Amino acid sequence: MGNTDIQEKVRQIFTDYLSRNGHRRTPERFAILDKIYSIDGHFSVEQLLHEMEAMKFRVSRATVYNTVTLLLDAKLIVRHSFNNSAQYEKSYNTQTHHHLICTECGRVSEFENKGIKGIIEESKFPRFTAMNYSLYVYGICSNCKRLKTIRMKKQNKSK
Amino acid sequence: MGNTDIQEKVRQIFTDYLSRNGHRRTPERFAILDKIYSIDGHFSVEQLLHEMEAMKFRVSRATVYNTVTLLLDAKLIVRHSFNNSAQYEKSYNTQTHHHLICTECGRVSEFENKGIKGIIEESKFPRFTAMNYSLYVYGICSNCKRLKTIRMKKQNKSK
DNA sequence: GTCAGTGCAAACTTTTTGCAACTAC
DNA sequence: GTAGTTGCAAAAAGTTTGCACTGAC
Repeated sequence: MGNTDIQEKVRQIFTDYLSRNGHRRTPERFAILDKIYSIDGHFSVEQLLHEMEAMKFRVSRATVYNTVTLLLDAKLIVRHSFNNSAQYEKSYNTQTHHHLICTECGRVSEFENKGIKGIIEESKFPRFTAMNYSLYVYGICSNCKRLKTIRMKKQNKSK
Repeated sequence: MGNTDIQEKVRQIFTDYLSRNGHRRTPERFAILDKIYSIDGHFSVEQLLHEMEAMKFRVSRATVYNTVTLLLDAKLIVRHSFNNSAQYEKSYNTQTHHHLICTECGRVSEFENKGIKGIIEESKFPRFTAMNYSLYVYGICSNCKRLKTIRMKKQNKSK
């Protein structure tokens, strides 16, 4: 599916969602949806606000929070909690992926693993209906590891 | 291992950690460690503060945050990000478990699944050294599901 | 015309920081 | 004695809320 097709499709889904739930189709809401679907990877509300400002579309913080809540409910985005702040991500037509989080630099990267995906999605839980899931693997990225090794060598020399 | 044994052991590990890193062994730090290891399940910094207060041990918010950071570094606790606030959990001598989070009531419960655990722990990642991981499964718990069904039936009747 | 939605600012929550007083070493 | 820690309070960061105005229906 091309990017324009996806944008059309998610607008459609959002329109349906809004009317089904008695919400209005405001320009702010669709501008925010479009912007989100142009972003690859994660973003925070603050980042989204800056992006909107950069494209000369003025929206208030409150409207962004409001819209993000609606989009979550419409299942058009997913929410993550990384470093003390909520991060969001588009979710229509995207691959289920998992996250590698470096505990040194805080950077988040994504990976796919069919085996992990399969076993989690097939799992059943007692008294609980699963909808979706997040897997975060914490560790240290190769770059931080390198820097850390250099730091430790220096420390040993100075002794 | 008995609870007293575990308390002894983690105090030991923390002592080692502190001296190895040139930190002082203050009564506040050990009181906080003891309290944490007496709590089953998750807790927030605010809860921890209340618990400390309840046992008549006065500590400042800053000291709790400071100590929690040290304990994370010493690998004696793990951190989770659930509902807009960091949640912590003791990690020494505890089973690796995963989390079911109800998106209606926000309640968090735990489950174990050897299959999931095995496949994640055996996975290798490019340019990344994994240390630990968190798996959060979002969905709806049986109680909220029941309530939701009742609510929907009422809504249909009133139409 | 009406009421949901928006913008703005204030309030609230969670976490971090600066600094004087304290204490483990 | 001295530097790392603590307590307190202020600041910062992220999110929610109240209210007057606006615009989608």
